[in-house]
Amino acid sequence: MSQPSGPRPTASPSLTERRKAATQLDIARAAAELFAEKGPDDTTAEEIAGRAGVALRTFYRYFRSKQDAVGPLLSSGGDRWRALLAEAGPGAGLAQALESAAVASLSTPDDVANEGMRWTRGLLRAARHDPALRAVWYRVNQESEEKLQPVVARLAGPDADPLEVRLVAAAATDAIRVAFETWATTDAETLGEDSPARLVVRCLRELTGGLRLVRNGR
Amino acid sequence: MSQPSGPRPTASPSLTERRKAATQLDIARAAAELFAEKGPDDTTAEEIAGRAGVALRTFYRYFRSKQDAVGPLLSSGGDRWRALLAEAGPGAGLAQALESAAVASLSTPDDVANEGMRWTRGLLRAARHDPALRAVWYRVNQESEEKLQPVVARLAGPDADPLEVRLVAAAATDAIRVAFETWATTDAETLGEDSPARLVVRCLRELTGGLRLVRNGR
DNA sequence: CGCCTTAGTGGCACGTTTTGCCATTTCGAC
DNA sequence: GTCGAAATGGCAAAACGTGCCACTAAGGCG
Repeated sequence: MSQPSGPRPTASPSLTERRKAATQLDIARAAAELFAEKGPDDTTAEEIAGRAGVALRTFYRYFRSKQDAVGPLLSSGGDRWRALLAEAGPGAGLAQALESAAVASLSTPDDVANEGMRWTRGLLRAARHDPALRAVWYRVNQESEEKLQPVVARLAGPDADPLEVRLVAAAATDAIRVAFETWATTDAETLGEDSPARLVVRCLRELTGGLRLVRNGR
Repeated sequence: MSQPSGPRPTASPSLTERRKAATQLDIARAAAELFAEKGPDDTTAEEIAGRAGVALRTFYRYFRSKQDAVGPLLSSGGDRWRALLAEAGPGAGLAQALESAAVASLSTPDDVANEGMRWTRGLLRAARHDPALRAVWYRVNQESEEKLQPVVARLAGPDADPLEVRLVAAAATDAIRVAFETWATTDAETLGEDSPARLVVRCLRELTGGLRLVRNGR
């Protein structure tokens, strides 16, 4: 649609699927740019659609609301984390698995991941003055927590208490969230001293270190 | 505005303030009723305003959106809890204070509190099928967490790490949230075996039991 | 190769949401 | 009782969000 990346015949689902994903990202970037420039409520959905090169009607096929458009930028990091966690074998304890996956997903100098983190910082700063944008951040985290539950359940084994699994997922998600919110208030790099990775590790250890399910291992 | 409660010259800020609070509650109840009857998106803001006996324009002076109208019903419980916590002296440890305040705010057969819990259950059930309503629940919890931070900070003492204070507030809020969400899926009474109070205690102990700040006491 | 089914897109119309502005009423202080 | 401030209501308009239909591109099949 806009990113004329060479048509790689590598993996990927199908050509149409990739197009759709690219369009979604185009819209998301356009929205994030405009939100950063003028603030979310001085930006109309039509402007976002226009900059992304789609019709207004199409915009609302991809996102249910104006603010939702930046969702993919905010959730991509969590998606990476969960994907890594899902692959992880039951080698180490639950706490170790959570932490390793987080560090792995954050410390790679990956282009996409880095871009996501920068957008996240900008959006979190804009969200300080915009309730609707904050709502998107809450929703993204909430959905991340829900999607995290089955992953944690698998790592914890089949006889784990569902309520405890849920609390672990909630605590872990909170750790990530608080770490990013803290990082967003600073000007620290994505990899340096006050990097998200360091903060996440600290928050994770603090929050999940005492959970029974985590201490018992699997 | 509608509840013709006798003009008690007891405490309360001013007459106007009480009127405003009453109006807000009237709107909130009207919204919750209609949401339960027809679902949030088959309900128009005008209907809510009409049932509450105010003009549409006035509705939007009290709430920034249709779904927001039920906010007060969802947040009242947390407000009670925080108020109790703010009064608590530094006698016991932080965990004990959190738990005691929660139990106290939940186990009283108070009319208002009970009403709030019933509304909460109905709204949480409706929220399962309505993203916008879920967003209100997220927002309420988030704001509760933010308002909880200074209270926790006071209980933790002046030399506590702000980041740890924040994590405690997040964990405690999550405990309440998960407990209520779990309770909402059951038909248990507000005071019985699977009561919110029991669940909250269990979640709180699980989540905050291992936090350094909590263990160290003050 | 042409045909057909399917999915994605754009355009339009419409009801609803939400806000700005101003007139009117009500409350509280004096 | 009178005055200023705050709350309310009504009106209009911008923007949001959705249902509907026509159009086009993509992939499967004879």
